[in-house]
Amino acid sequence: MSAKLNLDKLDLDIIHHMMENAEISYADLGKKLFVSGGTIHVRIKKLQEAKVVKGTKLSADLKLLGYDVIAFIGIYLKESSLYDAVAKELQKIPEIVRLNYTTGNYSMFAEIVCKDISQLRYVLHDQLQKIKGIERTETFISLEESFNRNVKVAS
Amino acid sequence: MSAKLNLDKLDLDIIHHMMENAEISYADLGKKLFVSGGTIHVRIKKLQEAKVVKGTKLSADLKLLGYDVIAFIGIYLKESSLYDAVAKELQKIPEIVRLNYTTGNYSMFAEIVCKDISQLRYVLHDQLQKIKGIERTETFISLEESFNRNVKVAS
DNA sequence: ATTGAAAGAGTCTCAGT
DNA sequence: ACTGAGACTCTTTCAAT
Repeated sequence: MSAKLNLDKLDLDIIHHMMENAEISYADLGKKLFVSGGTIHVRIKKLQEAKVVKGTKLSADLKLLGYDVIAFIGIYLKESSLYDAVAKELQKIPEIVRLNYTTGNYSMFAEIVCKDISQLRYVLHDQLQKIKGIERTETFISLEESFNRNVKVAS
Repeated sequence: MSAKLNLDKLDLDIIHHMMENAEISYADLGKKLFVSGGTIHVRIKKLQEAKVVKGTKLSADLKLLGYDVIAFIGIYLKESSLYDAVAKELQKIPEIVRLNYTTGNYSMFAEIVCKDISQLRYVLHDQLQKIKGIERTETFISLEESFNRNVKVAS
């Protein structure tokens, strides 16, 4: 499936550090990992070419931006063959930020980010229920996010 | 709750662009948004001071790193007062990358990233079931991630 | 608040090891 | 494969508007 990659401890340490903070300079990261800044640069270039790392993303505080509601939605489909068609419709709704096709109770599993409960209600009631193929949905509103972190890729 | 912020369209456009790609230079982003690179710099500094933006993170391809299994776990607690104690235990398991306290069927909702199914089985069976306070769990393994994006903060 | 230019810092290339 | 130094680019500061 996925190409064979030969990543050593240094590669993983670099990824691990920069998944948390990509603003550190190569020189400073090199000091932490006991190599030169040049070596960090060479490794990152290799990782980019191998498509293991794919750029950096700004991390923003959604609450401060006015997005106070995060919810998860379990979706039951009328037939599982409708997955692609429904996924396409869901992608048109900008509040739906993530969609997974899953095993278990639900056919698909979505995450939604809204400004407030009334916007959530609008998306759930007026947008989702109009999509052909969706049988019904179950919503789990997040009251608190305990943590949200990256998997620990390095020892 | 959250401090009053006065963000204009330019602020939101900057955040929107850089949530997707934080590597663009201020000069280039300025060209896109029809202001100078200096203005981009001033705005980003303001957004950092307001804690609206909190650094950048490297985006890595988990599949290429050998993490082939993403799953969601609905957790039933014996009593909802046990939430904090259980959250603390779950945080010790590095494969659990996210935990939310939710309304609805489940008391809490977790996301887990594993190398393979046998590692998932190990965490679910040997680690989760040993935590006092967890009544039972339901697991939804992601067979495919249709999309995973940021909420659209700008028009 | 925005701008442009100068100073400072970081990235990238490359020749040497 | 790693390093260090030079060339280059980007960020940061600041005086002017």
